[in-house]
Amino acid sequence: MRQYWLMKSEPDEVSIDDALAAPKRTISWFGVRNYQARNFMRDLMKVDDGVLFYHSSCAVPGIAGVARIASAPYPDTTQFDKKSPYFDPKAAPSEPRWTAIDVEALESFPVITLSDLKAEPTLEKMRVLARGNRLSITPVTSDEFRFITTRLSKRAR
DNA sequence: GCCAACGTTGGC
DNA sequence: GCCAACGTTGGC
Repeated sequence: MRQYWLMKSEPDEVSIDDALAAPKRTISWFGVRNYQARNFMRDLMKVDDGVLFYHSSCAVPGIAGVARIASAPYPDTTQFDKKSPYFDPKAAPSEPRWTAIDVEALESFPVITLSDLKAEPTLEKMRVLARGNRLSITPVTSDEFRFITTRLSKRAR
């Protein structure tokens, strides 16, 4: 069954529009260095899963577009690169510890802001809104995904 | 820049 | 295995 995810990116690094402008509208989602988020990518994500593309650490945090998972998970090569900020001295190519995955951008829309999301009773259980949540990848229910991509994204236009 | 919340590390 | 110290996230 198709699953749904919210993935946080800093738009200064990669925005939804950057992803839409990339070859095949597809970017490699690398740099995840949290085991729980890694496990979602490595163990649960499947091609064609739906993705809410979230902009974080920016002026207007919120959901800025929709994407889909476009590959199987594969080792994040930045973990082996001494010059990368994502270098992990404990990772070895024979035993990769961190995972990347390809994400294909489908659509951008005016940001559905964090306060918009918090104001929706329908979304009160949304994982990304839970108190203290810091995970950069969180599961989204099919109802939440549908509500956001059909109703909220239209309202924002 | 502040700071709450949470994850990781490492001494014991 | 405990837990204090430290580092990171991310909204504000």
